[in-house]
Amino acid sequence: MNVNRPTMEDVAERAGVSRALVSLVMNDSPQVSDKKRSAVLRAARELGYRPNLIARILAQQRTHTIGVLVDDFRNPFFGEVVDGVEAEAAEHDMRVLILNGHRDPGRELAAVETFLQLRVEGMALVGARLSDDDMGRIGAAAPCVMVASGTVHSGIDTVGTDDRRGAELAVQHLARLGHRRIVHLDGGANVSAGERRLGYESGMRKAGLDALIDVRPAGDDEADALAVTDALLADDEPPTAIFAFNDLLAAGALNRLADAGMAVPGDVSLVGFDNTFISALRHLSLTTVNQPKLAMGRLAVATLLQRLSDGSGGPIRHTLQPELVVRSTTGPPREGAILSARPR
Amino acid sequence: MNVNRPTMEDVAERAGVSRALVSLVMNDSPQVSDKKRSAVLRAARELGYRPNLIARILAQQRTHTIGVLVDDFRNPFFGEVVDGVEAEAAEHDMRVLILNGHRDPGRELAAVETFLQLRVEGMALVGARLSDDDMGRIGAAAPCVMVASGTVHSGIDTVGTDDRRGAELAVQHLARLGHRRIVHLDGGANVSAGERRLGYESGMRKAGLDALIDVRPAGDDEADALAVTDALLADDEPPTAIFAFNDLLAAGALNRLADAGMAVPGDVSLVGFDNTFISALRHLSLTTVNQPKLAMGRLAVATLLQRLSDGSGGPIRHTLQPELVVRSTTGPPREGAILSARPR
DNA sequence: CGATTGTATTAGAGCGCTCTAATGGTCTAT
DNA sequence: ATAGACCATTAGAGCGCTCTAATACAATCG
Repeated sequence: MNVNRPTMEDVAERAGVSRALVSLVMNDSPQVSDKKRSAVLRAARELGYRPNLIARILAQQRTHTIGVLVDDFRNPFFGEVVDGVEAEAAEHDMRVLILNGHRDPGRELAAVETFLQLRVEGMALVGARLSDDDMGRIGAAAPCVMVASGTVHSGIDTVGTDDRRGAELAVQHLARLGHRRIVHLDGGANVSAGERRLGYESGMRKAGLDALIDVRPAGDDEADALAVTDALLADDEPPTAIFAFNDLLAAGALNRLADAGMAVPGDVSLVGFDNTFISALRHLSLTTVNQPKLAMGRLAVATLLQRLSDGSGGPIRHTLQPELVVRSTTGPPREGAILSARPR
Repeated sequence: MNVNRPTMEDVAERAGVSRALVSLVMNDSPQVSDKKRSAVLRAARELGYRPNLIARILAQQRTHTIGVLVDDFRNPFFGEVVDGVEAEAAEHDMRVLILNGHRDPGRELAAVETFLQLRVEGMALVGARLSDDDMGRIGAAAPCVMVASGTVHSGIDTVGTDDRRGAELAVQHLARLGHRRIVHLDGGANVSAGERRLGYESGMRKAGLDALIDVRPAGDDEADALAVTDALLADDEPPTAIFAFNDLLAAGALNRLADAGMAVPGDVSLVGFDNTFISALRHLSLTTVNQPKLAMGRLAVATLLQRLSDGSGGPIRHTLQPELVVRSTTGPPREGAILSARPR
């Protein structure tokens, strides 16, 4: 920026026209004569002129940008949502700015502040772990859509999967296979953790397994699964099935189960959540619950744009349907396990 | 931006001071009296004032931003490099802007153009697949560091792993295990493909296996591995070992080998590249070549900053050392395989 | 031929901030 | 009391663009 980059002024001078005319050409206005247009374009080319987007944005009072806050780059789930966001945004001439929350509320808040200072026209918070208070304040400062399940944040638009139902599907699947001791590895501070736990619980109840409800605090990546899984195996009556908060956590559990010499699904069945590409890797072949990630990304932007053009109205809630994807980590429990797993 | 957000002017008026004073407070200049400072801060708070970064950047003539172009969000490799970039940038008060190249030269060029129009102070191109011509032009327009191996682009700074050596390590490892028919799945259009192929070839030569050099065009994600692997297995003398361009490709090959009922490493050994977290998943447990991803990200930014403060000088080349990570997909070849794999 | 319409071009204010140089005040040294 | 030094504050130009309203010019008409 500092170096003497040519400005519109320079181009105007060289082309022998006014600055305004150059502006018109740059925005290809139809009301410019061909003669002047080509003169301007030539001058621009010769000078290596490149419009200054910063100046343009300031003058225009529009950034044409939406900010996307991603909870954790390392989780493939988010990458796919972002793909959807970018696709939809591109179709509406919107730029997308991506910032990483690093699974930390403080950094997420800082990222949001950056977005606001940059005057993004709207924000999509993908899995952000912000307090309801913060969400309310942010929503008041700029149009904002939360991409996450079940979070009924103060008046904020939401796009999400019906995670509760997704969790129920997982539990139902396991129960139908004959499992009774089904443990849930809880997502901890993750926004979706609550809904999935509730789904697990109601799923257990529907299967008549109220007494066996067992939720273990875990987290949302591989490392978070290790200690819990160990603890689980050390139990005098270990579970015959584990429903993990997400695929990453399930992968961690899978590691640990293998370490302990447990066969999956022979000794223990395992279900993840998200249906990220890692669950599809043949050697994991993880039974999981699909979220329509691309659609969520697109819908998030669509919702934002609607909010931008319309403005008022109560909060918009889009809930997409989850889908059970059965792969190879689930099967019927061992006979002995079923018997020994009766509620005591 | 459009809505009547309070400006510095508004804050100044309410606090009964000049706009300049507000500016000083906002940049916490030490030369402001405590009295005025708190008056300004209170006024700002009461109005819900938020500095306009766009305006500030324009006035300041500095964006404090570096752009990071990522070849493909879906590959975990890039996420880890970006982590390094962000860490280093944060330490130097630099903002990071991330754009996705989607493995497409056209989109990558467009992303670069966006960076330039936004006047980023420098750019890190992580695995961008741009022509040498383009790179030269880009490097001339703004400080730019290429994060990739061996690419000796026209005068552009480079941070990368010694991929050639990494590939040699992989081949050496396989050769020492007794493999002779070692096939390389080539990375196709990926920037690092060339170096890794060369490394494979020289590794083969060093192992006295010149005659068995066999490079198959593949690509750089799971899907790209499917057809090639099938073809490989249909061969009358299938390889006993495969060295894949990267982990994703290796994962794809692994899928296919399993489909075909081949034991790994019993029937075929497999080596990947990058040491992404998926290779560490116990159920893949992929032998691979590590790249110091975090360090690469940090070094990229450091190089950029150095270039920004210094300016001149020939291209900077940072080459980090790869490291073989032996896991469970490599082992000695079957007896018969060794015999039948003699050069014909 | 002057009035009218329409089209191509431009002047100039304004976007919200920063930053230099100037100003006004207070304090100490003479 | 006056000059000098020093500190806090401010005026105002400028960053590179857009956009409205005004202007110049050409074409059409009664």
